[in-house]
Amino acid sequence: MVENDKQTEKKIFEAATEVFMEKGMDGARMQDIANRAGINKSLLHYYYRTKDRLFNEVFEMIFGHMLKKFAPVFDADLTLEEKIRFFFREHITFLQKNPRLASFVLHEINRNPERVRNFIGRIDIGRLWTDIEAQHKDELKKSNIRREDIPQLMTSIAAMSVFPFAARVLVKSILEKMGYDFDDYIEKRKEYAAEFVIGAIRKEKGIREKA
Amino acid sequence: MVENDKQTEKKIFEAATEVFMEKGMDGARMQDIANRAGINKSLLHYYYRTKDRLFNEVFEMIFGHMLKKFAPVFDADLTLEEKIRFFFREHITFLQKNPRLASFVLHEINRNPERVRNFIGRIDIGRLWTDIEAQHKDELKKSNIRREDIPQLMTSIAAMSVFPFAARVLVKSILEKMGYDFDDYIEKRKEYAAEFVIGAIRKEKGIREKA
DNA sequence: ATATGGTTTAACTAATTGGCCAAATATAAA
DNA sequence: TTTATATTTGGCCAATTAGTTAAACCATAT
Repeated sequence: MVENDKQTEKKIFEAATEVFMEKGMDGARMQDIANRAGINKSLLHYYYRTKDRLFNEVFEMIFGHMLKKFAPVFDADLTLEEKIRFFFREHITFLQKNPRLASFVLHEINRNPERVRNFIGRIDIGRLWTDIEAQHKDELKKSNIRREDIPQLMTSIAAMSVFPFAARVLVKSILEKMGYDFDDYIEKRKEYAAEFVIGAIRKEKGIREKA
Repeated sequence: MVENDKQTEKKIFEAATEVFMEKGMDGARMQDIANRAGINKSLLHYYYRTKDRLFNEVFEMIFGHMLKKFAPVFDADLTLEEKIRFFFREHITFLQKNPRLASFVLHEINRNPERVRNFIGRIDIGRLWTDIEAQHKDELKKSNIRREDIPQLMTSIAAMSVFPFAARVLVKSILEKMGYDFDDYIEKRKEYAAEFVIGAIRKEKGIREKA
């Protein structure tokens, strides 16, 4: 039954995604995945030959999904400030729905740098980069953001969004000990992060002008 | 020979630190650790009964070391802005010397939340918190930073420093594809991050005033 | 010298785990 | 119904790996 085939393969993939996200490649057990999918362990090898292949498919899907979340920012026809607000709203909401994703990706990226270089190699980052530059030329100039500062700015934006989830357990522990609620903190962060970054780059002007 | 004992135990501990940082608890192999220490695998069990015990000692040392790096910020008799500059200079330099530390800690934290809660429970965060608040009461007021914004600010500062290392392989890949040098980027980040945060909190005033 | 203590090693064990295979079962086609 | 094909299963194997044990080693004190 073709209907059921897809069902099984999908069930396996979803179970694998869950287990890999929780335990990482090294910590994950094929038996766990089979159990969670409610099928026999041999079926895993029937659909996905090896643990490596299964993991690769899961990772590429997740990593691709994550990178794709950055895309609208490059495309949208918005001012720089609007884009920043838009990004944080969308991206933090995305990570909110996938709380283990950040930590998983960061770990697996580090475990296998080759895969990342491969992935990056397939993307035309140069185009995205120059697009952003061209699109916001005036605004960047107005804020005195030099070409060489763009990497700093980009990673700062990513950091503001990703870190609270990557360090989730630690941040949550500390916040709760201080009487704050993590979910509330995250909800507020969507706006806070945007204003934080906008404030920072507005300020850049002052700094550069003084120099 | 007592001298040699310490030597061996230390050698094991250092080798274990290296391997665990590279592979994580699940990916690390006792044999690898023994090889890197240049000794027999049984010796590992002689000095540290089990893999878990060995890992725990390594983790507690690293995690403690990492948290300790935040301490001078709380103690130093500096203005808020000076503290921010001081922190980024010190902390980024620290991570520069231990490039795998961030990713390792973030992964292991997530793998075993209980350990973190335990660790946090042992620290009097409340005191540090109120100290900071009291110490910089005027400056925080001047920048219109409310009590409830402190978690946002703190995590933002941590994020700016930690993220480039946690996502090291990814950031490095992208930067190098764009013709930038990662080490150079990190070196510049020590100042950039400080000015970025200072700019952001200076701006907070404007935001709050408008509202 | 030799007895004593801790240290180091080689060989081994038990358990886990990824992967394989052959039989069984279901599905669709003739 | 019969045949062919795809799916699912249980049982198995070989490799890996954390941990054990008993013997060898070595420094020091008597």
